[in-house]
Amino acid sequence: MAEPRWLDEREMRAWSGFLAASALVNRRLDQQLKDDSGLSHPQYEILVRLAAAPGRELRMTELANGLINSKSGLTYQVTQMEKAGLVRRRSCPSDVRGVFAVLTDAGRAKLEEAAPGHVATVREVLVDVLTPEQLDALADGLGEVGRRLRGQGD
Amino acid sequence: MAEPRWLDEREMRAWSGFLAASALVNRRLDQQLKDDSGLSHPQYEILVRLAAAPGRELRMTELANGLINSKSGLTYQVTQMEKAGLVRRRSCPSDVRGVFAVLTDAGRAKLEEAAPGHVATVREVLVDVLTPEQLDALADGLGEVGRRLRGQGD
DNA sequence: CATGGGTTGTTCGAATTTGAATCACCCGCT
DNA sequence: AGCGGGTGATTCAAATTCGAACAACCCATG
Repeated sequence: MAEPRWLDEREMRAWSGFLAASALVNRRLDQQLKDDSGLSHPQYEILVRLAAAPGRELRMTELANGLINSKSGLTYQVTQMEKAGLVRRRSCPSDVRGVFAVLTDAGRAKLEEAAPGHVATVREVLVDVLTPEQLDALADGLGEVGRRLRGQGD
Repeated sequence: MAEPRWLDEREMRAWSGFLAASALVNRRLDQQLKDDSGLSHPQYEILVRLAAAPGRELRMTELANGLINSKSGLTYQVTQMEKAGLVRRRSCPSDVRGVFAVLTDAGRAKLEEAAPGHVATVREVLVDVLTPEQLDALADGLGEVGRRLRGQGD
């Protein structure tokens, strides 16, 4: 790999823009969530996924594949959230090894409390800043990026 | 903030695409850099910034503002990189408190060694996946996103 | 029904990150 | 010169992250 194709100016702008926005947006969301509801961004994502799941429960592995963190990272977060009463563990009847994370009523309430402020921040920092055309380009382009990485990485 | 404007489908696709791509791309880059050259992504960014700076040196604060991490996080990373011989600290003559991080020859060599593989990965996971139109939309849209967050956050 | 390969979730230690507190210092003002 | 507010960088403890190792288990195959 001696002399690769370096990035031209257009590519460079896109890349560094993506990198910077990625870091800044994540930082801002983390801060907003923590200030506003005492949740970390990973925890919020867990709540969202569980709330959307049938029966409001998901297997640990499914939750981890969702992304965010590694398996061990998920174990840690679920333990924290269990202490806080937001989720509950339930062992899977058909597979002794399996564990469901179940959203509690308190967890659901916490999510409903946190969601409006979160959405408002998402609009403020990203969605409302972009034109509809840019939104579509993001969805299409980054959607494909995500799809490819999911295919390989797992 | 009782009932905010929720995200419609277009907005939701863009947002979750951005979130997923952001996490997956970062994870992938971290892994590639670590496997390929033993650098973390934050460390690579520090090398890049220093290499591009006049005199190949920057004040700690400028480096931290670049983003990536907090001030204390930067102190930690620079200490690690100093142990590895990639950078050197130099105190600022005009301000006793000030500290410059200076890129060493070894650091420069390390960067040149790591860059081709890094660029190839950036192409593979992002740049070459997008159309030119999508690249422009990313650059324009996310550029503005970053600009706004820089304005506020500091 | 035994066996081996692949899963599932947790545990462990090491590395990294963060914010708050701290120390030393610069600068403008009186 | 003497103050006081603000800045630059580090230190510290606590929280979080990851990967590797682990233990327990499922299941298809012979």
